[in-house]
Amino acid sequence: MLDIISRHSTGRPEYRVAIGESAFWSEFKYIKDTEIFAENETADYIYQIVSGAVRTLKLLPDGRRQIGAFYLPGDIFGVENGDAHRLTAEAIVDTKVLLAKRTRIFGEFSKESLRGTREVLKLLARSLQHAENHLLLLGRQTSVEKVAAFLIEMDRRLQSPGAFILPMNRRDIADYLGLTIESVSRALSILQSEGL
Amino acid sequence: MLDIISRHSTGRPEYRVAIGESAFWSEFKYIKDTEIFAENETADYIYQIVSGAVRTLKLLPDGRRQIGAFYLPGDIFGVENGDAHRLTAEAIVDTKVLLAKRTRIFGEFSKESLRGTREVLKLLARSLQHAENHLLLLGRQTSVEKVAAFLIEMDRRLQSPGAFILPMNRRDIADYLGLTIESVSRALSILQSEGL
DNA sequence: CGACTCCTTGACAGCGTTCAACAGTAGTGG
DNA sequence: CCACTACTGTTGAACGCTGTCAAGGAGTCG
Repeated sequence: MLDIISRHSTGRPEYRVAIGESAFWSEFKYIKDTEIFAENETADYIYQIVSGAVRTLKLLPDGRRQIGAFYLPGDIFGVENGDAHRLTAEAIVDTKVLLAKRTRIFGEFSKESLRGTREVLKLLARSLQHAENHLLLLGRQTSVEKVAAFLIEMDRRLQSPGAFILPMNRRDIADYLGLTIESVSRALSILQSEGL
Repeated sequence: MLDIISRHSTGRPEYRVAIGESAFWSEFKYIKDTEIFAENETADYIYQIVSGAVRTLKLLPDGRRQIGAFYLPGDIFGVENGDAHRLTAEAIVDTKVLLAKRTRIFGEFSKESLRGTREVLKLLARSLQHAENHLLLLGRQTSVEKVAAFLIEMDRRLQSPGAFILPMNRRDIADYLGLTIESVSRALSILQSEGL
């Protein structure tokens, strides 16, 4: 187990986190725009962001892209119930993550740990709630409403005093909201001219 | 799994489900277009469809509606991790459901049942997967693609030999796909003229 | 039969996309 | 230090897909 972890290890000290007390987490760094894991790839690790930002997405054969969620420092992603990841994950900027072998954290889970299972449940329930809200946004809101909702979400999650800097570019925002980059840009101009 | 085991001891079929073996389920009937539970309402029961169909949805203050999922005979819905339902559920047609008090089924769950927790986890994971696929559909597919995908999904789930009858009307389909009823109707015409 | 609901179809408008030009910034190398 | 390039974001103009508005057909029910 440890040898597999050290394959990704940077040689830095290992970390312990509240979830899965017996777990050893190691730190790893992904540079901007690199893939962390791919859709349908075996889910061997779970990840927690230390710094940076990550997007998870699905692709259509012709290149159309839908971003499912953004993950920011503190967020955990890559947790699955089945064997495979359901979305691709990519670093939006240079990103440091803590990663741990899934069997190590939830190993007991697949056997008999109630605690591990409930942690997974909590994380999936949170993802599901986010996805369901996002369905309403994608299906039934206008471009300006979408961008406004996005800004509100980011404002809340980046818990910023006054101003904040978005780690993702226009293309990411567009693919998150089901718009084009031009529409995002226009919506931002409109919101700005209305005072925001 | 979630198979229904039917016994014909009394003439009427009696249902037992693998999930929560010690549970008592009672049958209940909802007539067409009535609410089964509301968004934010306390989640006291979980439901399994015997016959009929159910939609779950979110509403915007101005009446815009997004349907999150359709549930068909055999499907379980209303399962939550937290205390409250995150979407409203309504009967699409006259619908018979089996319902069971949540504490009864997952009572052990909130205390120490690994089995109950893992069943909830499995159901939520399935919902999440469906929602994530639906995000891609809502955000990045054209009206004809949406309707085609809807038909394929229903064809699969209604497991019908040859033809099948949709329990939901055009408005439900439209609110599921993020379209208007007219667009759904047009897309159906186009698909039909292309042979389907 | 009339009233109602649901669905389809047509005409047109509008929102968001597409295509295009341009500004701002950063990186590179002369 | 400045040209050159590459990339990102903004803005404009025209197009087109989907929404809106309207009419009419098909089916149901009293």
